[in-house]
Amino acid sequence: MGKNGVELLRGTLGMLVLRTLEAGPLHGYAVAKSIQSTTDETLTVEEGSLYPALYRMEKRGWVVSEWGTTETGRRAKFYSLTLEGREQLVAELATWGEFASAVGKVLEAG
Amino acid sequence: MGKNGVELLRGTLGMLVLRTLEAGPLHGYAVAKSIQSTTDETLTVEEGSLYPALYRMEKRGWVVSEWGTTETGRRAKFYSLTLEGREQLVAELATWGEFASAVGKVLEAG
DNA sequence: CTATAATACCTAGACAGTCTAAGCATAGAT
DNA sequence: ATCTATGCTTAGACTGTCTAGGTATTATAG
Repeated sequence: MGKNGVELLRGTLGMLVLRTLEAGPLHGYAVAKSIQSTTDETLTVEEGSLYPALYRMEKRGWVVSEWGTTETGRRAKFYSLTLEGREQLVAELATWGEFASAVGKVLEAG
Repeated sequence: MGKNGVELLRGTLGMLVLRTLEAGPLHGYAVAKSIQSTTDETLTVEEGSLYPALYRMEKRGWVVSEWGTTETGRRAKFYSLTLEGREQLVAELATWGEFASAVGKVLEAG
């Protein structure tokens, strides 16, 4: 069934990750933790979803990665937004807005 | 890529159909048209998505179907909500609300 | 009269993205 | 010495939507 309300996360995870990276580079694990804490654990980002998503985004040129060290001295792969990634984020935000608004219209119709 | 903003529709189509049927029985094609016109064509409901979705819902006991005749004299299969379907709708509305709110938190965080 | 569009339904197979579940390695806490 | 948290990886299952084809009937346009 999927943990995040059936299949709802599908199609929005990328946007959430891009948005999270907008503030500055982060490693994958930190991206997941950030989304989870920002949403008070409403959204859980599974590692099996997160890492493939990051690979897709890198392949598409939306992010670039670089191995580095965390504040606590651990090795981790840091992701940064590219210009294309920022453009993609803008596009996805617009699409999400339209979509959520359209869903709202159907739900309020009753 | 999917017509409705990547994969956004996934997980919400069922809810939209249930909501549309809440007002009274409708045949499949009319459900699709209703959603499309309510959203000013923002959401397009493909027949290849709609009919399988209706079968799933019937299989799960959320709707029941019955062949009948439209106002214009055409043969069509009319779907009605069951009690279970109404309960499912309530649950999906709640999940959607939480999900959309959580997404909003991440998007506003910037 | 005839072609085309709209209504109404059906379905196989492609496709994409998320989740489960397993694994590896290190650091800190009990 | 053991367990938890951090951090990354990946194969395979799963689910639902879309493409693209099909059928049949009715209304409209040329």
